[in-house]
Amino acid sequence: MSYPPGYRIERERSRVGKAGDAARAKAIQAAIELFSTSGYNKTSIAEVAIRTGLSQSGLLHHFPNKSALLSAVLEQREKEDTEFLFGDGDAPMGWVAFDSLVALVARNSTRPEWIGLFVRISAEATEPAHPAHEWMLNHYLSIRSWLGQAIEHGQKTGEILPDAPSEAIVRNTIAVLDGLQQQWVAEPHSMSMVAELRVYLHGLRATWGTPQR
Amino acid sequence: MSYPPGYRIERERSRVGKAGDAARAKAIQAAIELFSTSGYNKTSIAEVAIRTGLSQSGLLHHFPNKSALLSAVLEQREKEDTEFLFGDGDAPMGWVAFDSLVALVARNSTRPEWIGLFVRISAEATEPAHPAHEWMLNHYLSIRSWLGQAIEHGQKTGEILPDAPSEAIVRNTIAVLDGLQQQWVAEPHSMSMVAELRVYLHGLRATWGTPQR
DNA sequence: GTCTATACCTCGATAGAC
DNA sequence: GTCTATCGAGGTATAGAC
Repeated sequence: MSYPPGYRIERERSRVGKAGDAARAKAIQAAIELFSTSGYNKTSIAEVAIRTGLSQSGLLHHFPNKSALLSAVLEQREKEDTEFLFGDGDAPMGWVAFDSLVALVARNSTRPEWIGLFVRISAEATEPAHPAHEWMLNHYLSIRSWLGQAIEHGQKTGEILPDAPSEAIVRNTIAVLDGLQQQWVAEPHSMSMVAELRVYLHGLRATWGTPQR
Repeated sequence: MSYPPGYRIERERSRVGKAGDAARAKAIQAAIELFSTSGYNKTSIAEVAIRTGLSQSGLLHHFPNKSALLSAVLEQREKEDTEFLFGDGDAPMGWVAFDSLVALVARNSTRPEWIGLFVRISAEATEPAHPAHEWMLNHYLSIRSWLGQAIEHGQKTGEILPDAPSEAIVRNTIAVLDGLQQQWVAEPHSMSMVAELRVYLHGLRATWGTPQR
């Protein structure tokens, strides 16, 4: 299959950490804001440029093309999320893994742009030719892998029932996460994602957790 | 607030049910297919026209503009879903309401375009200026209202515990629905939405249902 | 009811001056 | 490193002939 021009992710050359890249960082921030409300397809690099304080070509000096800008945005999001969840230690296992999702949601609730970014981009990236398509597949794959291991681990330590249907729990949990974000973006601040998620996790423990002594 | 031109839903004039509207129906079908894979923003009416077997202006003879076409699509989807769920009788109540969601998902699994349509449009419609924004808000409102009543009813008949947190259950259920669809569209046929949903509903009953005698 | 032609806009990307 | 200018593509919508 061939891709339409400009619809493939361009890896930016790995930048030597030279200082003075303030414009670049500012552009990424502007892109996050715009992508999160208008999506990738609908926002123009010209708009991003204006918000950055540059002309369109000025912006394109820092990124070879539009999709490289998206790349940079996704890279940053992934990095910050991973750091928050795992820090420099090991990934949480057992029910603790699920609790850490609550913490992540709580933090992201204070950054609406990041929620919007994910909701918009992951829907667009449904299309195989979208520049974020692969990113999205990897994103889902990592979460599923982590949560799958977390459950397996919990079963070994005995806090999760041996017959808990791991795959369904993983997929449903991700679905709740994504779905709540969708509702939250549709009607900003109409509810507490954390509160709803806690009810879901309570049900999970009640159903598949071993009885508390 | 003012809307960008062409970004408001144009109600089509209510059509006298004259026959010979085959072109119109065909156009709606083509639009469903394209919107479901490319979204509303990114699909051009020219593409829809080609798939319909018309020129671009030929298509625009049947719909005053692009957003009227979207209107027609959404109207049809809403109609078919409602008919399937409620028929011409009363809305299901109690746990049966949740079971009927499984049936809906089972049916929609055989119509991938409808899943894709919903995933793409509802993410785009996040933007207040999007022509489907109001539709989406109403859509969520109706489901919440129905499921909320279903729980209340189940509490009265005694099949649902009195202290079940109605709002959270409703929002989480909708989230699971939407989130599973997102995953299903991202990786087509990678799982059975029905199977995952059943696990979720099992947990719901186990947690908030009154013990079976 | 359907077509061709066209007006008018926005966008991504490039060329080249400073 | 940033700008202006510009090209070429693609989009919505309208005018007007048949």
